Amino acid sequence: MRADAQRNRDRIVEVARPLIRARGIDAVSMDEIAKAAEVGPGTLYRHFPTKEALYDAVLEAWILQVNDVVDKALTSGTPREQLLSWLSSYVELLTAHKGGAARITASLGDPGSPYATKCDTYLNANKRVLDRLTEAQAIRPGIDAMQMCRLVGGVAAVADNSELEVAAITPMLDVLADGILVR
Amino acid sequence: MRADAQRNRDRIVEVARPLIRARGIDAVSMDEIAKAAEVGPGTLYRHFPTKEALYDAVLEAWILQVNDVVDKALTSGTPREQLLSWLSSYVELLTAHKGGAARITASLGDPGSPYATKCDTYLNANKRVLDRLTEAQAIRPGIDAMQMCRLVGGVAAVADNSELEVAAITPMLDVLADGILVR
DNA sequence: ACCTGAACACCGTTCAAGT
DNA sequence: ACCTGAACACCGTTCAAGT
Repeated sequence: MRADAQRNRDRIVEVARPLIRARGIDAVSMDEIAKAAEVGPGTLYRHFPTKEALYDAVLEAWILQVNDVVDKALTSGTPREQLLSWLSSYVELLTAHKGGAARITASLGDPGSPYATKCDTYLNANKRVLDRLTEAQAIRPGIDAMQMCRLVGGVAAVADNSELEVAAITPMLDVLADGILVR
Repeated sequence: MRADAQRNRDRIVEVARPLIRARGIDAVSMDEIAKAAEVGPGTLYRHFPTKEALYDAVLEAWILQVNDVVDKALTSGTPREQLLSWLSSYVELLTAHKGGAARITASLGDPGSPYATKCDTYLNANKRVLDRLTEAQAIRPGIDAMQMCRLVGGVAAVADNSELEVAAITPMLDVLADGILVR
């Protein structure tokens, strides 16, 4: 890729990210992004074939954090604390990208989605947590990673959509944790 | 309202319902609905000031069923069976209206939303279930109706969005029930 | 190779003109 | 009072013309 093209691409993503984070993807038009990045709409579409693809690129920074968050969650504490640490970090991470939770959760299991890579990352993160807690014999039988993905994604989407504060999210995650762990 | 206007209004809703149920509201245009109902777009907008308002009217039939579903759920069984009966009926009810769960859940607590009435119905339904289970001393402390609304709405939205079958939904509702009930 | 910007198609919504 | 349908504004996307 030519240097100027690379610069354009980077600038588009950098400019789009705060716009989308603040107002949600549906409230930001491709034209507005193109203008803010000082390129023509054609250039935008040369780098990102659809609006979804651009949003996927904006979410890219997210991926890097997921595994760190899992590492941190699993370093110490009781199984319940580890699980809750993961759940709350994940919800916090995704509600920082308006609409991200709903999109990723909705794309789970659809390999054709532009978010497929992110779904995989998310699924693997849940698998890691699940494996660890299974070793500790803390997981209720019959629970798999996909279910966890959907449950947590559902809560994250609700939290994101309704712009809930932490105080409103915590009790819901408690309910999930109680349901996921052995009694 | 003039008789012909009433007929038009009714026809619009009847025609719109199956279209929206089958394909989701975003995939059905107002023009298509107007054409199917054999009215001009202006007539559509005379009866429903926005597309959201039309969707709200389409969801109207839903309301009538919610209370019946609660009645049925609370007639017999252990507290856990009653809760699960309510949860699964609710999810089934709302996934029959593509996009309905997400919209109602997202509007919870927003009195300005066109879905405010439906939110109230939904909140009250959860309150009824919660009160009954509280009498039976089956509810974990710190759980209120709004949280239940959001948790169940989140699962319903995920189920709807991903078009999950009952077999995939049941274990998620089990997790919720385990989290909501006393251990 | 990459960029520009006019143009297209589609869709929610409005409104002047009719009955 | 209610209806019609042309028209508007907006937006995702494309493409012929340029460098």
